Amino acid sequence: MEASTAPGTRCLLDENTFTENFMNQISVRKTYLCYKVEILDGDAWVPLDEYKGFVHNKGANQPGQPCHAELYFLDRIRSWNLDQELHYRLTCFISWTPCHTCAQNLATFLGENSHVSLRIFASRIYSLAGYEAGLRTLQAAGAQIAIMTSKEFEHCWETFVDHQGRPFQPWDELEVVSQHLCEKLQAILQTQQN
DNA sequence: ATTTTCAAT
Repeated sequence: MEASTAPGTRCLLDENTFTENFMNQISVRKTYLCYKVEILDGDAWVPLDEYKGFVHNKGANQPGQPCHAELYFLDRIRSWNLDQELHYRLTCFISWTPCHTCAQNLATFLGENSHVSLRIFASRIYSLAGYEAGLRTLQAAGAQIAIMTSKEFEHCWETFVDHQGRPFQPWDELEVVSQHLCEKLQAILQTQQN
């Protein structure tokens, strides 16, 4: 379980963990965040596979302070000490969109690190307590925020899952739910003020 | 058309 993020282990999710957490038509009380890093070389983005991996939140049912996945992600980014003279693009695939507080923290990070761009693809929209304003703040800080479509789910499967050679198998309603969430997110991000 | 969701009614 926790060994999945221990040093020295391969940074791949098992199939069930991926599917259980990223299925977009159900609600799950935990969050997984897969990330990858690319560096700008001329006009091309070159993958830095050594910075590929995933984190998940620590819930209130576990020892110690609860912590959202995004904060672990920020910890990892800071630990890399990315060269400020270069430009990086971080892409994360997260099972819930960031909450209000995490969105603010990510926005602050982007404001302080102009050599880093952030793209977020989310499976579901976390919609509690100020989430809309949080997402707008994050977008205003330069992040691209989008909903995962079958393209992103398949990419995640290929990139972050220990799939043993098996192809990604979309679940029922994946496209319908994704489309609906895309529209909902667009409505949130296009709203002015607040 | 879509709300209970980074757990604990």
